[in-house]
Order: sequence, then C-alpha cells, then structure tokens
Amino acid sequence: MVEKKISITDVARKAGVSITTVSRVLNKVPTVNKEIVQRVEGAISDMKFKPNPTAQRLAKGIQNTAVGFVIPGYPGIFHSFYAVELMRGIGHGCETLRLDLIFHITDGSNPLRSNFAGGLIFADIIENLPQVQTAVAEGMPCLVINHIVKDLQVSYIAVDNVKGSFMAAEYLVNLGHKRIATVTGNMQTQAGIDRFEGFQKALKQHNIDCPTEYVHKGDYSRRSARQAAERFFSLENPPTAIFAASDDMAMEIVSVSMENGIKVPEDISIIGFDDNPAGLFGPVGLTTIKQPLFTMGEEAVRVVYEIMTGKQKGLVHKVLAPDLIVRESCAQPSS
Amino acid sequence: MVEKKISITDVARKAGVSITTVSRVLNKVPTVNKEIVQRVEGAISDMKFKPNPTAQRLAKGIQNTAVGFVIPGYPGIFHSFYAVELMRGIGHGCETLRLDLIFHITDGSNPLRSNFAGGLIFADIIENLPQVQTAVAEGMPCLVINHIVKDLQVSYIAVDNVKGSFMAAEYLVNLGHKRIATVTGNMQTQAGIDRFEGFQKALKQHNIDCPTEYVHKGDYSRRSARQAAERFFSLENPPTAIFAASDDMAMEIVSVSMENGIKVPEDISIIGFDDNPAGLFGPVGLTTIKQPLFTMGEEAVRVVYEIMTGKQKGLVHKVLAPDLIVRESCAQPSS
DNA sequence: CTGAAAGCGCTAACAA
DNA sequence: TTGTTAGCGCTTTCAG
Repeated sequence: MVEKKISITDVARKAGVSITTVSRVLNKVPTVNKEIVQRVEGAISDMKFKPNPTAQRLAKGIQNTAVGFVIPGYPGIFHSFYAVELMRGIGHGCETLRLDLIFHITDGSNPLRSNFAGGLIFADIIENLPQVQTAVAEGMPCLVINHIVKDLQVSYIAVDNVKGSFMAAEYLVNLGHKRIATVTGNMQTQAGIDRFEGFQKALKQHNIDCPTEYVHKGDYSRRSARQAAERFFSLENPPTAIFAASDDMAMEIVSVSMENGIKVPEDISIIGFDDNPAGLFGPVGLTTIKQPLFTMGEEAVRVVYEIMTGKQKGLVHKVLAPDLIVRESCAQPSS
Repeated sequence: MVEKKISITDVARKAGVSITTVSRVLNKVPTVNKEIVQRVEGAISDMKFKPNPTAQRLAKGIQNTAVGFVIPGYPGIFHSFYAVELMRGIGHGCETLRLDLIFHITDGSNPLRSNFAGGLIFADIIENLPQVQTAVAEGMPCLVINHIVKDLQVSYIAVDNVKGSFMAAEYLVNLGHKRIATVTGNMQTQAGIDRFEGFQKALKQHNIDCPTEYVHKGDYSRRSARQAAERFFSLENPPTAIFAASDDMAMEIVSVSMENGIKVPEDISIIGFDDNPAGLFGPVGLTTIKQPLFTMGEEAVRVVYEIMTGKQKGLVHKVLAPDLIVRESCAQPSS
C-alpha cells in the first residue's frame, strides 16, 4: 500500500502509449487496438495502478454522486427495525442510482461537514433542527424522513402516523372494545406525538373515554412497555385492549400478559405499529400497522437525487399511507 | 438549488480580485486585507458559492478520506443490536479521524464499486468472500470484522467467540448444571460456529454429555429461539440450563419459559451472548457474555486508517476478549 | 498583501 | 485507431 502514487502518466510511459490511450482502456472505449489494450492492462496491473477517482470526477465534471444519510446520535429513533428497514431502502435506492451513501452519525451539535455529499437525507429530526437549517441555508439539497416539517422550507417524505394510529384504535373500537389503553412512543418524536394524536382522535370520534391512567408515555423501548403493561394490569379496571406505538413494545406487552396468565387475545387485545417481522413469530401473531419503511427510504433517495440534479425544483412533500395488518393478537372483548 | 454551478472565478470577478485571493479567504489565510476579506465573503454568500470539494481535493493532493463499510445484504448479521453497536463504533471512529463513512449494503454479487473509499471494512463475511478477495487483490486496504480469516491475506479484528461461549458454558457447569442445552446462532456465520464450538469444548472438558436433542441450530432470530425452547421443554428429560448464542434468543427463551410457567432462574437457567441492553429490562436481568462491539468498530476504523496511510504495513490480527456479565437469569439447578 | 501562472490526475474534443 | 491539447475548479509557488 501507499506506493508513491503512480499515475496515468507512469502507466502510459511504461506501456509506451499516450495517457489518452490509457484513459481509453480505463474507460473501456471499444476503439482501441486489442493488443494495446492488453499491453496497457498489463502495465496497469503490474504497477498496481488505481485511477484517482477525484481527478476522474473533476475531469468528468461530475458534481456529486453521494448522498449523506444523517441520523441523530442514538436516541429512540435508532430502534432496530425502523432504522434497519429505512437503511435497506436507502441502500437499495443508492445502489440503483449508483450513488454512494455517506453515513453521518451525529449528536446534532457538529456543523455536519459533508465532504462530498451532494444531498442530505435526515432520518427524522429530533435535536438536530439547526443542522437541517444550516444545510438548507447553504443550498444543500435536503430531505427529511418521517417528520412533517412545518417551520422550514424543506422537502420531506413521511408516513401518516396520525392515520395509522387512528386505524389501529378504530379497529379496536369496531371490535367492541371500550376500555382501550395506549403506550406512546417517545414524545420527543413527531411519530410519537402523531401516533398518540391519532389514537385520541379515534376514541373521541367514537365517543370513547380515555382516562389518564390508560395512557402511558413510553419511549419505544421494551422496558417502557413492560412498565406500562404492569401498570395497566394492576389497575382496578384494566383495559381490554392496548395500542402500542411500536411492535417492539406490543410484543413486550404480550410477554408480560402471558407471564401473568393473561391470555392474548382472549383476555386482552394488543395492537402494535411497524409491522416488524418479529411480530409474526411470537406466541401469537401480532396485529399491527404497517408503514412502508423500505419504500420511504428508496423514495427519499430518488427525491434527493432529483433535487440534486435539478430535475425537481420545488419542495417535495409526500405522506405515505400505512396499512392495517390483521393477525391474531386482537379479538372482541370477552367481558 | 441547482444554480448553474458558479465557480471561484465568478466570485473573483464579482469581488474584483483574483481567484487566488478568493482561494485565500476560502482557506482562511490570515495575510489578506480585512476589507478584501469582507468583500469576497460578501460575494461568496451573495452568489451562494460553494467550493467544489472534488477540485479542492485534487489540488490539495488528498487521496482518500473515506472508508467504506460493507455489510451483506440482509442475513442474520444485521440483527439489530450487533450491527447498531458496530456502526456506532465505526461512526465514532470516523468522526474522530475526520473520515467519511461510506455505506455499502450489498448482496455480495456486485463487484463493489467503491467510488472514493480509501479503505474497506467488512462487517463479517458470509457470502461475499469474493468481494473481499477482489478488494484485497486490487490493493485496497481492507479489514474484516468478527471473522477470523484464514485463507486470505487480510487484516481482521474479532471477538473470541469460542472463549466467550466457553465461559458461558463453564459458568453453567460451575453452577452445578449437568443438563445443558444450546440454541446456536446462524451456522453460516463464523460466530455461530465458534460459539457452538466453545460451548462443546467446555462441556467436554468437564465431562458433561451433550446429546443431540440438547442442540438446536438457530439463526439468531427470536423465532428460532422459540422453536428451540418449545422443543427443549417438551423433552422427556428437559435441560436445566440453556445457552443461547444471542441475547435476543435468550430473551425469547425467557419469554417462552414464563409463558409455560417455568420460572427463571429457579427452574431453568438461561445465559445469552451480546450484552444487549434490552436484556436488563426483561422479567429477569439476563446473564450474558459481553462483546466489545463498539470498541471493535472504533478499532476497525483506526486500523484501516493506518493501513490507508501506510503507517501500518503488515496485516493486523486482533482478537478481543469477551466478558461474563452475571445478572439474574442463572442459578444452581434445583433438581 | 496580492496576482500570474503552473499544475493536481484525468477526460474529451479535435486532429492526425 | 491513436495522440495533442485543452481544460475541470481549485491550491500553491513565486514574483511583484
């Protein structure tokens, strides 16, 4: 490694041709004499020559072929399934568009030196609004995922969390439940807030009361779900159904239920949010709300790319619809 | 966005100075007249000029300041905690070294076009050995994480999985267990194989028999753990202790146990592998083997960087030691 | 303190 | 089919 950077000129000299020719074989221009191609390729591998991508880009006039993916340090947003699915989508999108994906794990304080990213995708914004602002102000193509941004001129693509949780709660209501509790997600998160809002909206619309002891502020963690479940079950008048703002939490509640001999869904209905495949394999299949995470990631790349390349001039605002996935963890109330 | 790429020349013209001077203020060279600095800076922000990083790099002769992180498409390796911790470490390492982190999610078939990565970190190798080979052959600085590579001249940094599972099994043995079962990880994975090996080694060394019905080949998923647990519990002579090759699986086994009224650790001891913080919050704190994932990621970046910069000439082989974390999920056998 | 000019390593017309 | 000659946008001597 670290050979005294041999360049195209060296190769040309060694092969006894011009650098142009070397460049041609590098770029697989077909009009080069077979024999010369071989000679050049020989020289290239002999000298272990690797073209300098920086120079190539400059010469080709390529502006930027990388998008940055910015994720906040390590709050709840990075809870496994959500982030992983998103990343898969983004990764796939980049692969398709032949874009490099640059990863920025940040605590929100640094100014986010984006070395050669031509666009930025923010995985939600929690504490890093300033970063988004700066980037936007600098004219950097930006897109925020899963956060409907109102006070900033920036594109976003999000899932309709209000609608999703509304669907979840309404499903419970339609099943006949009257005593419905919820564990919320992290209320620092817009998703957390919105999912709670949709939940409330559904209950209100169906004239169902939601006392405060039926609401537990969680943070997407199994730990908080466990606390919630324990509290709910110890209530004088426990709920017959629980909406958890994430599948992870829902699964934990299923666990707590079974540990306490409470049958799912006979004694209690539980519905989650995410469509985490793990929900398929618990003791009961988890009924849940599916959000198109992969698609969202893929779309995000596409949109940013269009902004980068100027095909898209204005702001893009997309809100994707979630789906209700019915499995076995919900039933009509027995009582 | 997408203004017709204004360049340093435009700024120079507008500010009525030479491009050299503009370059100077860009690079904060102190010997520039205050007044001129202001004028230039004015022009810069007026025109929303952003220097082309590609050109800067070329001119400065900077080779590569990015490392690529390659992760296989989507096998078990990407099970949440493992990958997330690793990535945190790598992200942190890059931040420290002011390196960009380029993300490659690959299915192992593509030739891995590494646009401007100066080094590559492979998150294990499962189906992408050819990619590693190619990269190594091309003289690209490479490092493989968590896979002790024998048949290839490549650096690696790994955790001693054999030792870890040996510790786990021995701990169980020392507690007095004789009937010890295990759910393995994905046996396509070296970690899966090694953890099984360590387990067997410990039992053998202590002259404890391990019948085949005590071994369930899992894949790190909760699903497979559930299957395993159900099978173990239905055995005529069920085990008194179980070693799971991941905390996720261990936690699922705890769940299955409790669902069946089997008390942990009174009736059954369960030990995991990972030190996933989620293990802290279940019904019982999970005893487990901690692997220094974050450290490993950080180290990986450091090592690759040293190879990239030529400070490190030879191959680097590091094997990190795991730790036993004792919590509450294991006890002496009651029977 | 400022500007002219020579590259960085490579690509892309344009000739030959 | 191959080579000559300009640049790409910026940094960096080296004069002035």
